[in-house]
Amino acid sequence: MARNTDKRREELRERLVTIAEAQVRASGLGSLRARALAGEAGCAVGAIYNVFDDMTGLILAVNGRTFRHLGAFVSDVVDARQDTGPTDRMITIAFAYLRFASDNPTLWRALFGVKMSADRDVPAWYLDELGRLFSIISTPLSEVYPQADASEIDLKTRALFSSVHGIVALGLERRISGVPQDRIEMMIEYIIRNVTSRS
Amino acid sequence: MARNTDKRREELRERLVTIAEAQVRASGLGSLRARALAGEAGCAVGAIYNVFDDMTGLILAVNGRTFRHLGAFVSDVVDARQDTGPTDRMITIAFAYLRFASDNPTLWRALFGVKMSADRDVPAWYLDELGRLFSIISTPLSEVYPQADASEIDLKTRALFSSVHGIVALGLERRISGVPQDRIEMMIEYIIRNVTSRS
DNA sequence: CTAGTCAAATGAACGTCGTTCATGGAGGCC
DNA sequence: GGCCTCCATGAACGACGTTCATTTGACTAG
Repeated sequence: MARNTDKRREELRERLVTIAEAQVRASGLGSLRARALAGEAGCAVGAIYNVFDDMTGLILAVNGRTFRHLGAFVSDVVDARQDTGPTDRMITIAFAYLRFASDNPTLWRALFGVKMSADRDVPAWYLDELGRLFSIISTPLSEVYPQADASEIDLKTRALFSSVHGIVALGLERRISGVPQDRIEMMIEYIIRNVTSRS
Repeated sequence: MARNTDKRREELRERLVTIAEAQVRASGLGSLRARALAGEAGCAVGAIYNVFDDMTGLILAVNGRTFRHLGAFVSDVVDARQDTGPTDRMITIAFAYLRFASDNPTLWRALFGVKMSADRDVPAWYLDELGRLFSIISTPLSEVYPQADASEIDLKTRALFSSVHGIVALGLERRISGVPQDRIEMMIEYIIRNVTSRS
């Protein structure tokens, strides 16, 4: 019995994540509805709660996919430019981050827009994926600062990632600032080139 | 008749904003409830809609206050250090921004966490307040780049504001990165000092 | 002072949401 | 084949923002 049941649960889980991902991509995090989801998946609303703790758990699963796609995309882009210097490679990474956010705005925003009840805490793989992103940045950064220890590299990595993230986040938020994409790229390059060209 | 009515509306409006502000401060944007608000204000739920278009309008009013408080706080702090150089003044501004966000995390987060239906657009005073913040930064920045034109200053201002905003936002988000406050300050100083010490 | 008028205040009702739980039925075990 | 267990089910629940028919009360005209 266990075998058949587990398989069905796993299939339903994947189907729900796929449908939810499409919904978030199309209309944003706020448009997810348990009933619509169950309807599209061909199951009862209650079935969702046999597979996920709650809607937040489902969103976290969607974000897990997005994190992997983002990491793979950025890695691929920078791997194709391993011959360039560390500063140019960091700019490449940041542009790829901007590109992903710009191409998948709703999915990308969902990464940082999950509301979690206080008791629930972030799954370990969430921080793992963020660490993987950090490590993509810290590699060229270590070349810029060959004598820096791990703690210093970690601080500079977080600082640069957060800076680029802020530029992308506010730049894409048309409501607040609304800046053309090429000007966002100019801002990113301005920060990274000036920061990493100095010791 | 009009006089008395308008006065009561204005009083109710202010009372509602004050109560909502306290509620957001205490428990965050997501804890605002129309019924609880009406209960505390001593009015009917429907009365809220005689004064505001909807809950989003009320939140925007709260954010308006927060924007003014933030602007006044940052201005006061930097005004007390007008004797220092432009780079040090920019670090002072950024530290003040961090301090405000850290002291009023829920109100500060509400500034960027409002959900608005697509048709509604940002009130003009919202962008005005943001422009006021920008101008606080662009003043010392113009001293760093005396030969830069307005468009270039605008781009660098947005880039630096967004960078600091990103560092503060991700640094305070204990869920995602969670960094001690002094390390956040180190990140800010790292970015600003390196960016503005170069041409 | 009284009657009339009309906008503003009211709160029950509505539609929708995430979540739960008693129930019915499908599927493994003897 | 009969029993029993366990899971899918979807109606029900409580809470939410918002609406609207009704009541209220302030102001004016006579």
